[in-house]
Amino acid sequence: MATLKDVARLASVDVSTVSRALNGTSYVHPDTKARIMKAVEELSYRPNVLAQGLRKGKRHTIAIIVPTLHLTIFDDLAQEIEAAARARGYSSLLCHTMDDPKNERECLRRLRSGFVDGMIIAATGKNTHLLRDIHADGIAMIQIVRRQDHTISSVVGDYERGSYETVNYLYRKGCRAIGLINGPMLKAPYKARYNGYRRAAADLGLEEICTREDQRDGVTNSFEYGYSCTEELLDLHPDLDAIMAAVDIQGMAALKALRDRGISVPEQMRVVSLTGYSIGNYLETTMTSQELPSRQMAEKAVEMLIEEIEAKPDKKPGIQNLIFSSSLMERESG
Amino acid sequence: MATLKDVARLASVDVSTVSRALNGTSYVHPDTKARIMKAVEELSYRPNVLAQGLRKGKRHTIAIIVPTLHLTIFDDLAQEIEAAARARGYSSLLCHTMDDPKNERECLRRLRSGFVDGMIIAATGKNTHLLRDIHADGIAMIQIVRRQDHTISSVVGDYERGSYETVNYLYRKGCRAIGLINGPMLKAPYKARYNGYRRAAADLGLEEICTREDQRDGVTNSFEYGYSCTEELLDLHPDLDAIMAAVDIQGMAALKALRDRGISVPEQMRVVSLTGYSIGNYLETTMTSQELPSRQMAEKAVEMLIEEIEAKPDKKPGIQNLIFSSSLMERESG
DNA sequence: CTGAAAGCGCTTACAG
DNA sequence: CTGAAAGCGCTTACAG
Repeated sequence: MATLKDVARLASVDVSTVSRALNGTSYVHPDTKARIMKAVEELSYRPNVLAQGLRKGKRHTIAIIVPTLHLTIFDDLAQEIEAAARARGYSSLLCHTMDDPKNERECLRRLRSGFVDGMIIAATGKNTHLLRDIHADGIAMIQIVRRQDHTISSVVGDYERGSYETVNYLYRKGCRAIGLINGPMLKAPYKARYNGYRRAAADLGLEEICTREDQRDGVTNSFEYGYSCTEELLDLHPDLDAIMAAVDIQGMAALKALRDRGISVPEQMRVVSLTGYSIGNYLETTMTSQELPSRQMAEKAVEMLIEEIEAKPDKKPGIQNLIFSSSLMERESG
Repeated sequence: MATLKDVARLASVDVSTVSRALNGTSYVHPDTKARIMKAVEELSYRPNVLAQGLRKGKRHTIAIIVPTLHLTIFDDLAQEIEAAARARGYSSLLCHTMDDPKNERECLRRLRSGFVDGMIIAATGKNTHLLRDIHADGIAMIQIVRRQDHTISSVVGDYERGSYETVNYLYRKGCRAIGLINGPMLKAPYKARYNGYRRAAADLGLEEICTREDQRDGVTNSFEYGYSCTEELLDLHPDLDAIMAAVDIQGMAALKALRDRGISVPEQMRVVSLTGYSIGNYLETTMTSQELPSRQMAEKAVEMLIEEIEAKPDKKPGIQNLIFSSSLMERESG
């Protein structure tokens, strides 16, 4: 690979002049510039981003840290974030933690050593201290979907409201025994979904029907979990007429479990996912779901992050918390 | 952030000694080492990877370039590659091209300027020249799933055989009118799938039933495409008793189209996907599919890539082409 | 308008 | 066993 020095030599100027010509940092005589450009062309020179980064203290790279990509809203989100970042001249580095705090810690440790200028994270809920340290180190940070620390800006969905409205929607459809498949309450989104559900149930005078497993802290974001929860609900509540699933994969599991038991959807049982992403459309029984505007959320998160990265050290932007509402997409299942 | 210099000052030694102590490059007196470690601890020093990279000419970062992540084997693959790379101390940078050669070109251009030590790519088929240039520049490269250039090592699936065997499997199940939903032939995998299909049809004396749209070069890797192809097949071939779909999303679309027409699966129509990934298990009608061992493929690709990256310049490893066979996972749809 | 010099944070021969 | 020096490839005051 050709370096600045090679170009300088070929164009018979100093490296600093080449640098200025390339970056437009200051005026360079047209003739000189032409010679330089010719040399650049000839050597097919391209600047070494490492050296630039070292010199300028910026990497133009961000990290996206998500629990998983499989069949979750994080799939959409990661794709949108990457696109939005690229549109602004930033590369992104993707990491999945599998929702395991240990993986997350390891990943954060690597990242903090100058790998990236900032990160967008949907955290596991356990490494709050480390997140703050990294943020304090001067690495920009935005929480997405999961808000676990109030000292760091966030872009999240209004799960409480989505959940509340879904219960009301099902009630209007005639449902009176609505079960909730959720996840560990220590993660904010699950907690919020439960709160919305509870408030609606209270308002409407409905019984709260939750699976016992919800309290468990494990991989609730899975087909198997959704399937077993559905079975539990059906066994314990013969009168059940609707199932609300926290995430799509649980909803898919519910659809499968119901079919396996010969229960028809939506006639005998309505199924709604509280965190839909694009897959809802592609199922045999298309799934009604609350959908978050993932593109807008991604764009906002990237915008906020880059703003923080590029702000002068003396006037960093304050903490911002953006909340997006989901919209109910009516499909066959509910 | 503390730097080497800070540590050196605090430990009253030279930066070079700190460097050696930290990297174990040469023996350092235990007392000195202890002092250094204490300083490191105190300042919570972590080396700047940028500077290390610049100095050593290595980034310990690879790029993963795939067409898309949504509902395709690339989802599994990207996740496995990232994990395999991380296990070997490499970070990965993920890019999607949306199968658009322009996006691909732009992405490759950014990447080549010192961003990464190597890349694993499932290319669009159009930028062969650029790929070779980058490879010639000394950036390690492995093609995955799609082999488009014979001068670059590859790890691919044996689509020809998978396709051939699927026809035979369906034949044994009693199917005699087997339709194929495929994609643009200029991409090697589609071509191979067609070849296997054709060979089997010839061997068994079956009529070839392909959709006209297969010749089209567009987004064939989509639900909409699969749906319309299924409709076309049904309209033109009333006797059809099986559908082979090149990829899962097409298979999902077929399942949906069949249900919409009231055709039962697998009784009246069998459906098999030729490139299954984990989703086949999670559908209402679970989908029979040929599945590639994505973890092994990812591991092999990473291994080969890192070998190439870390090889001495004088003895780079030769070109390797690994072919993995898929296995048929029998599920409800076929 | 352009050159010479310093420096970003590290590593690695070279001495001793 | 450790220090002093050079250099990875760039950018940016500082002169002129």
